[in-house]
Amino acid sequence: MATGRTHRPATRSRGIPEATVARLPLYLRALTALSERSVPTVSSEELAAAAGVNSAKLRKDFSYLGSYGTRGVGYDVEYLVYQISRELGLTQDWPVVIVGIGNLGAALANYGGFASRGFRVAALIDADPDLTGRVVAGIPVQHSDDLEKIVEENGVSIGVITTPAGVAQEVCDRLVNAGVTSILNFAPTVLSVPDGVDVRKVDLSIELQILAFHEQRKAGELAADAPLPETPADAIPATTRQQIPAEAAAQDAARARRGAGSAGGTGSAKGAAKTKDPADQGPDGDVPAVMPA
Amino acid sequence: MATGRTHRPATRSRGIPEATVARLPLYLRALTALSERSVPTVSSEELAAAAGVNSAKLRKDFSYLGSYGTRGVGYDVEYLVYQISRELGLTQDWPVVIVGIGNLGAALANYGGFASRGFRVAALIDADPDLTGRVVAGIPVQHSDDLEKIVEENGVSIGVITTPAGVAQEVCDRLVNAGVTSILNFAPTVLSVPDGVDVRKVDLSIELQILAFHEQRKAGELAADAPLPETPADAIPATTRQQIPAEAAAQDAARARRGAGSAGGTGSAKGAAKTKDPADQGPDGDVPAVMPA
DNA sequence: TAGATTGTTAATCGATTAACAATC
DNA sequence: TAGATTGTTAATCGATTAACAATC
Repeated sequence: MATGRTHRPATRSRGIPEATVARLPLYLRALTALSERSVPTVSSEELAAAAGVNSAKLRKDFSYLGSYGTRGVGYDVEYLVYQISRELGLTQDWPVVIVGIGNLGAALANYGGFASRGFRVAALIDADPDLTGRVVAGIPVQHSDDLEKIVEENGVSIGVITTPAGVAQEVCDRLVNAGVTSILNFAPTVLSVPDGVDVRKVDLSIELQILAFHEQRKAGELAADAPLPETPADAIPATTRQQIPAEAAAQDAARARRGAGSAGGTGSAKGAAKTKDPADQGPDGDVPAVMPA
Repeated sequence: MATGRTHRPATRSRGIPEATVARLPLYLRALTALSERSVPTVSSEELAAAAGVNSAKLRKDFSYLGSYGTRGVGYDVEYLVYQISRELGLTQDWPVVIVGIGNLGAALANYGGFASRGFRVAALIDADPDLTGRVVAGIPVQHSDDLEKIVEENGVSIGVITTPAGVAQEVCDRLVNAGVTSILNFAPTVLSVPDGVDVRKVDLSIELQILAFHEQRKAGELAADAPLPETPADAIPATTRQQIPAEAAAQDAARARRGAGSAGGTGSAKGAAKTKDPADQGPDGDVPAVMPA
């Protein structure tokens, strides 16, 4: 996953493991679906299947919350929905601001999932004066000059950053100074924040790269093993070779030819990764977009 | 991280742990930035700081790839960029299709991060005939009737699903049948796929819920501990009580009053989570949006 | 050589899972 | 009661981290 918290030691908040916390929303979604179908009770086995996890894990997760099930029967759906909502803090209202109303910011503003779970989009903020006053998802875009005022007046503690990477840290700093203590970052950059501030990161490009890694391996399984060594293995000193997997050894050999450890532009071979990367401009590039209100 | 792989045992592909694979794109991004600044070498300490991880972890991660550093010197930036790109499969071209050109699908189509790392948006697909032929991010939207044909003709192995949740499984099935073996799913639903197909999930609402959990705890730290027990602890059988943390015990007490384990709608107490959830319609709700081309 | 930094070890920690006693 | 299913234990597995010998 390309998602992760920055800062704050992997706190086991009130004794609930991080991994469990991350699954609670999954359970909640499955339970909500059952609730809509008026299913009164559900077993750990059924619920686990719906949530896509193993039932032992689910029971262990629930055991951190308390003993909410009934042996021989299962879990009361409505009751569990309430308990998990409560544990996640969804029984209260969370005003959020979205900063950076490009394509992605607009998509998030329109995303029904926020409003439905206690999250309320309190304001949309952008640095582009042309955007100010335009209405996205029924909410007027405000200028970033007023960021601090907006955060304070709305009691916002959660901020969503969908700006280009170049300004993300600055926006982050301003949000934090104004009182925001949780940040959901879509900009492809590492944010640094003071202690006590949580950052979660959603990185579209990283997700795809992880898929590509596995995809490449699938292809490799069929076609023996992709790119062939350019140099016979004996070109490598035996001492190194024995510790290194075959393919890496081949790469190492290539490197040896180029002179290992030499500083500066030996240049990256053949189709190597491009430099000058538009991705790092931000999740939206530069094109801001306004959705129909 | 609300991100995770479905199916496929946590395979340690060619010996590289999943956790390491997930960090490689992070290192790659930091290295690319150094490369642009023409920095020739970097130490594990510096690179780790840039990537937001601990240096021991970084060295351990790199050790799975081979011995690419030079003791006393550090790592050659260009060489490492190439090696990681290669390991991630980014030295080849990956055609992807995006299915569901609502707000989010359009945002992704416009996202520069795809094109820049070997990912090429080969086609945009939507079920809405009104959208067919319109141009988003320079690419014409094609009708989902042609999904199979498009996947096959373009040799697509990676699919991105940004449809409403209701049709995500069907779209997934069609993609997989047509030959797609990796799926990035933005629809808030659990997809089931056959063995050999990887699914990664990005769930905006889950990320926010995890932040809310921690946010709630921060508030609780100040104000003693949020909602007070509604019932004195002695109302609970001692046997249960002794195993349960104080707060859960209070909740359990409330439950006891309502009759634990009783089936059907005791209803969820006070501000409990809403049923009928528009979020589960999909990341975009129903409003499709077309970006300026 | 002396200083710097990697690559690896080993200890620690957290997460997963099967199995089953407790109990509805 | 008999059957079902939870909650918990304990074993296992994987990930993190500090420390340091190897070595440039």
